[in-house]
Amino acid sequence: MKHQLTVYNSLTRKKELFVPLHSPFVGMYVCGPTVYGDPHLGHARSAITFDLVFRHLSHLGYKVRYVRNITDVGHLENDADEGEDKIAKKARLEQIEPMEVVQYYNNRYHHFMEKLLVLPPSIEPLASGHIIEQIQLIEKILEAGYAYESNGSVYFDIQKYNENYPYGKLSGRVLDDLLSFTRELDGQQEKRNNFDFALWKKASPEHLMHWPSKWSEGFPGWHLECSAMSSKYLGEEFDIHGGGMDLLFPHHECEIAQTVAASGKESVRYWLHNNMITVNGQKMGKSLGNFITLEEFFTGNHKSLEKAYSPMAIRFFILQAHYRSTLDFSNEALQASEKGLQRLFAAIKTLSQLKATGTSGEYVANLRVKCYEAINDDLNSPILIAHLFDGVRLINAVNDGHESISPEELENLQNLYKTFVGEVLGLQDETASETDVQLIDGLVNMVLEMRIEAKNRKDFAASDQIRNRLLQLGIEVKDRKDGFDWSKK
RNA sequence: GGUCGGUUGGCCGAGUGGCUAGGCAGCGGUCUGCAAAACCGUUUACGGCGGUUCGAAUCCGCCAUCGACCUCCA
Repeated sequence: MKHQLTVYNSLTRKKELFVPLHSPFVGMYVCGPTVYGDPHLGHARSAITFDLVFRHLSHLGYKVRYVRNITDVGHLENDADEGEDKIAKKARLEQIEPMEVVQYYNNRYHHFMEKLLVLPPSIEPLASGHIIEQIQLIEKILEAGYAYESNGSVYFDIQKYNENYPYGKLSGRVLDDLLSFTRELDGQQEKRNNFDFALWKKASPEHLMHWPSKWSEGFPGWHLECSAMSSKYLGEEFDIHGGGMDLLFPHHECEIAQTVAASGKESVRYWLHNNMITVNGQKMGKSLGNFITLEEFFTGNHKSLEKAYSPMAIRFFILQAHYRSTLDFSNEALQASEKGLQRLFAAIKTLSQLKATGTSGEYVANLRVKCYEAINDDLNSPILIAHLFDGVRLINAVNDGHESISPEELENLQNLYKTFVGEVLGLQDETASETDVQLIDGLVNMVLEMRIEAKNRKDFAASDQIRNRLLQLGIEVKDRKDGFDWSKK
């Protein structure tokens, strides 16, 4: 491809040149949401981060197969007595089918992602639709000798694995350290070691989501679906695996162990992790209860929010920070982003109407180089945006007549903003159309009110002129006893 | 307790050795009948101490402090 993209690989803790296994094809797997709750700002960050990766790789010319799963089988909860499935628990609470809960939140997730202009992935597999694949994977791991059955459940044998492979290499953990600091969890008495994790869990009688297997009527373990589905759709070895930093351990560590145990080799080339959104310096998360849902942001209906924020403001806010940094939420910060975005969009509108005047130097070409350098440097969107704001100053200067630009450079500049703002960053000025509608409504009503006044003066020449002129513009006026109706033809 | 990562100006947020990121706010100005908007210009910084260096926000050491993960979590 034409550019040198580097990405920070969590596995090596270094920025590495991105070289796909089978260029121009790229395989990317990202951990999607567990659909038992409304999506919040943290979900948006992960989705937008990997949307940026997806968009940029596509822009560079790669053909990307982007797989993002939906976790609908549910994970174990530590506060439950007998290892209760999250989705099942919620379903009992609401007295509806588990899959109904799944469907509802899945729809909600898609709805809000669309608002944020997050492109849909190429494949979006459901864990519940891949039980057979997961069972097959368990069998492989059992055959390889890295798992054992116990009372209808199957556990991964970490000690055995660690004899042959380095467990903890992704998260920098050492097995001995883990041994010294583990907590009491469900099913501990069934395990050989309390840090072993479940591949298959026998369902308790009150458990609603369960499937048959040779071991028991039960459900697959926490980490299995990603291993099973990534290899199914991307092959035994693929380029990128992404997710939130909080998934690094144990989730992704266990994924590596499962895959290596089953196939003898690692599948992922580049591990990418986005950092967390914080509130007052603390992680925004489900367990802390300090999260704000996307719906709440869009409506402003939350005690911590001073106003509603548009999807694009949220997206821009997230893109103004580098994906590997924590990003602290506050109304002040969000409003700053909102205003900055308005300024950027205003300049783009100016740019579209700009007149070329004479000559200009190398400015645009240099700007283009800088923009590519920024985004190719581990997806540094804040630097890219900073460069785009530098360009805003040029656009305004030309518009004010302080600078000149040649026709060719103008076209290049217009393409530059179209490429980086629209295609790569995925930002669109959607408020324009809505504003325009309101504007038209207001204008037409104002004119028609003036027409009523003309009629009241019996100035029918003026009132007919207004009606005819509006008709020419495609607006049909219908008089009523108490006023008027109008509609667009 | 272990592993990892932060600490940048009023706020957010970039930046791995010299070339003062950027946005918002503030301040000054242009424009305007007034106002607003818009545009232009612009001040304030690198947690503390010590070290390496001609030169450090940037490298090293110590200390302080905050956080993430170690349990479901984007």
